[in-house]
Amino acid sequence: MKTTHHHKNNSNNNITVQKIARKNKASSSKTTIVRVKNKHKSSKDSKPNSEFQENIPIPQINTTLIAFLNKNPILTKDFYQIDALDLAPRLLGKFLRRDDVVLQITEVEAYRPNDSACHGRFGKTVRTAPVFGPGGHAYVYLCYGLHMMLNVVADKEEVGAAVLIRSCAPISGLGTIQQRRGLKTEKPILLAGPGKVGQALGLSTEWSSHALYTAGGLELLDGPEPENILVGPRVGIEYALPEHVNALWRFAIAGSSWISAPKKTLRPL
DNA sequence: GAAAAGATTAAA
DNA sequence: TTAATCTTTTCC
Repeated sequence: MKTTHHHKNNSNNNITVQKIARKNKASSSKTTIVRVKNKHKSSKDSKPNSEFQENIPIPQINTTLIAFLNKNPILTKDFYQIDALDLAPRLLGKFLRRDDVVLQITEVEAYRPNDSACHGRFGKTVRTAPVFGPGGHAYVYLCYGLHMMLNVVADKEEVGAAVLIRSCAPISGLGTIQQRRGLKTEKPILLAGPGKVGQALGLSTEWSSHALYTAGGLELLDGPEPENILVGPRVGIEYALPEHVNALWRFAIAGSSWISAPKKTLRPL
């Protein structure tokens, strides 16, 4: 999204910090590593989607992210009072926090009024009432009888719009995340997928309508804007009208490994 | 009141 | 590729 300029003598402009947490194996010293990749691809970089070149251990979490979190910049209600299609990409890079768990949003989908794939398409019901409320609240629903899907309600009162959180990257609370997921891994299988995000945050439908702009419980905090964004059609809505099936309303952070399947339908914005 | 389908996941 | 699992919505 943002154009990056080259600044010589500043090595920070040549790297992109991708990932933070490392499993602390119950050892006393908390070790975090940051995976760094070179933005300037050399001719030796054969693979288009080449993974990270090296793992560099550092004593602290990414300073950029720490700065955001230390400011406690909880997003205000007015941030959400816009079209879900505008809100969706703006949620990329933001942080979800509950208890000691902090997740960075890496993949989202927009659902809107007059959208044959939106849960609001049948009008306001007990389940979907939060979708028609003012932006900034959570909409959590049970999918396939198993999975808790977290949405961020968008737009103004009476507008049925929301943004599905499809994937996140773990920022802190890895132990809690792994415990809730029942998986001891830090690979994308941990958090790439909407049901996994809901599980990692310990959500249930009781969280539906929860205000994300108030302190406590589940919060949404400001975060760094991604440099590049991928777009594609939304997942799992084959029942919808063709114009909605084909709409490019899925967004993800380019270069992130925390993206759910299918990835091949995503392309640069 | 019954039946079908769903913004999915993990295991085979 | 398929079972798991249950609420919501639709149809009779």
